[in-house]
Amino acid sequence: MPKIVNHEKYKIEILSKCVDILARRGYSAVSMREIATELDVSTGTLYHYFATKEDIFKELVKFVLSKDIEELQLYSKGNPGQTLELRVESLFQMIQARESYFQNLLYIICDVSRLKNHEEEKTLITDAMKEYVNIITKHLGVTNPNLNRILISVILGTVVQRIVDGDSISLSDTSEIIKDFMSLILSNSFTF
Amino acid sequence: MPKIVNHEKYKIEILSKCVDILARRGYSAVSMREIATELDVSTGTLYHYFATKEDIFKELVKFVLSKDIEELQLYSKGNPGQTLELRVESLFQMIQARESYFQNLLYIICDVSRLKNHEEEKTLITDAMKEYVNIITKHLGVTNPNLNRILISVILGTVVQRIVDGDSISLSDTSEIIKDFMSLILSNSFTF
Amino acid sequence: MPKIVNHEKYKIEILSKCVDILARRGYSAVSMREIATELDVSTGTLYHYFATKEDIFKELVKFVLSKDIEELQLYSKGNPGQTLELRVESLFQMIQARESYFQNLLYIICDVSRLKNHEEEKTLITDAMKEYVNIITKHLGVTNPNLNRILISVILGTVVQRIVDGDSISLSDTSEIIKDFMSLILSNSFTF
Amino acid sequence: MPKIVNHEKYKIEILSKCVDILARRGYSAVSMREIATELDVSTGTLYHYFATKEDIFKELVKFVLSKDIEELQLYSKGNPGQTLELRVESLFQMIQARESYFQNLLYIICDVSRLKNHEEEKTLITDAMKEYVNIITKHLGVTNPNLNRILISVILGTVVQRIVDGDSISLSDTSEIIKDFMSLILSNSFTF
DNA sequence: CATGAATGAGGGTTCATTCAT
DNA sequence: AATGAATGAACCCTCATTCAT
Repeated sequence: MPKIVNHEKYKIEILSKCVDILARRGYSAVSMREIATELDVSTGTLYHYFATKEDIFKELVKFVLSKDIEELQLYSKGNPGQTLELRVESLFQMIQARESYFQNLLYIICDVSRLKNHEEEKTLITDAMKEYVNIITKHLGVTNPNLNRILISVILGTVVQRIVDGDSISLSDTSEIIKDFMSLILSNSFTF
Repeated sequence: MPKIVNHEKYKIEILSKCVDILARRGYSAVSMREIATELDVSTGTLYHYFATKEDIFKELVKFVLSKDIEELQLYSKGNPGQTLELRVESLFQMIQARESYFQNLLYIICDVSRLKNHEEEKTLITDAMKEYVNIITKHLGVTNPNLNRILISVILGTVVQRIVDGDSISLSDTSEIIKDFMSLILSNSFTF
Repeated sequence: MPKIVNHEKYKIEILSKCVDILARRGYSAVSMREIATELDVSTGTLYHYFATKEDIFKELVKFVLSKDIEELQLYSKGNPGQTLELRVESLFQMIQARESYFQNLLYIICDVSRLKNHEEEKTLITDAMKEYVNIITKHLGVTNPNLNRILISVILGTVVQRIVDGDSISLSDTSEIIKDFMSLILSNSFTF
Repeated sequence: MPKIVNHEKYKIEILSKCVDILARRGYSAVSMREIATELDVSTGTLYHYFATKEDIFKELVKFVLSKDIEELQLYSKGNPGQTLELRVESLFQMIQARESYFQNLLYIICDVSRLKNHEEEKTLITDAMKEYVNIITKHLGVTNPNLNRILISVILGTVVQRIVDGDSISLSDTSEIIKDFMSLILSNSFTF
């Protein structure tokens, strides 16, 4: 372990290593010792970089959301697709590739909404949700915000169901139905 | 009347009073003392009826799910509706009336899936999810299981979004879009 | 250990058992575990009766001072003495009998004055010091408050010196000199 | 010049900067980090000059006492005064000017006597106390050691009282009474 | 020489649980 | 049946101390 460290960089490294354990075990269920053991450092080191356990969680929320938004924005710029069908497919492929991230996100959302003193993090999540709507709007070219919200619902709900039962319904099955749905809309000049 | 009846009855009473605090604060975040205080009893009393904290949670999961399924079955029998549109509307009205329950359910699902030694409860939730599919099948007369799964996703995902931001998208907004979607399907003799 | 306890009475019992260890080892140097071991209870029990370590100390200060004042007042009522000489002797005898208490008091004064958030306890000590002046005034019939303050100084200072070196100067040696001093004052009709 | 000189010099500099924080916060209550922060150095630097925290305290006790004795001896040589009255006045003026030092000394005495493994420091304090008696003997020309001990008691006790309540009794008030007392002794050819 | 990152034992405190009453 | 006093392991966090740089 180096004694000369880029403090901020190492904080980020710790955070990125924390995401899984904190999301999957839960903020209240996981102890600082467990986190330290998982990261292969001492509790003292954890406290050298973060003032409190809550602090770790707060910075982790910021880190996870901002990193996610960033990646999604890169994705939505780079990969438009030519037909609505292709764009839906590309969207769901991307989501499928990030399914494990979305599970973490769901767990984190539950923790943030249940814990006290996390108003700021709630706001960050609310903002992120709006940004997701924006990204879908740009990517699919579907401008009805409520429709986009429902697409997000479909994704989040599928994540929930797959947490419960991994084989219940896959994101690719969902993708197929959504594609049909979208085609239907187009072919009927439906206005959302 | 044997005493066991009152004993069991009181257990149920305790469980029903526990649901909110356990769901909303989280299994790991809430203490036995908090639960006792909330219920206005001593911790000793809690341990007179349940062997461990884990036990309370396990029995609570069973209680909540069975009570829910029961109510949903009663609902689906009593209230068919004549057109698909009406049935969708009736379904969403029912869900809207039970939104706070669905939030609790979501929190409980997260806890069950994150905690150790809850295999039995996971199975119960998986079964409950299948039962939801059955109920929707009967109620809407839509037999494609994946489509029904997506309807459940829409509901669960909306619950998640409304946990994050109470005003983001209402279940009634969602209902409108789903109704249109369903009409579209019918008018096109779409086969799911 | 009884399960039916007079809560307040047991608190007092704990406090009286704590005085020595807290005074002699020092608030910051002694740990809750040490206190618990000394009292032959668990840390949990300590926290059942007192919210925090600070709380123990605060209640201990109140307890020690009030008990002391009470005893001194009883003493000063019961034992006037006929000549000034006898009264001085009686005063110092009493103080000598309480020397170990005065050492504790000195340590506690140092802790209170050094720790943060003990304004209330500082006031209690200030008040106690005034009460000591009153008691000496009544007991000796010497009304000059500064002179009484000096008598208290002599006592406190002797306690300090005897903490440093148990044999340096005894309270009875001091008593002799003070008696001579007082006789001198009387024989000269000195006005303080 | 060998480097050792600067090393020792810097140690003294550190010690003299430590006195206040260690005396006023207390050995057990103050942390190495706090000391380092106060001195505007790193903890590593502290450990470069002193092996342990205890070491700092031990050397600090030596430093404070020897510096004090030195200054007092200088004072007693340089400033005899012509009458007993003037000499008492001069003594108390000196003490008044050093009141804050005497407070620190009192705190340090309490810490040394309460902490373990400070036998050597206890001896140093005992010796210092004897040296104080010597100095008073020389300065006042009063040879009764018990009387000198009482004078020291008056000073220490006044320091304690002024720690409790800064305005209770000043050293100059005390000085006045002591002067009268001494005059009384002289005019009566009292033999101490 | 000086720094501050790293450590893990030990600090205050809370917890699930037991059991005398 | 119901209480709440008692326990001690485990929690979050701080500490004195070490050592690579």
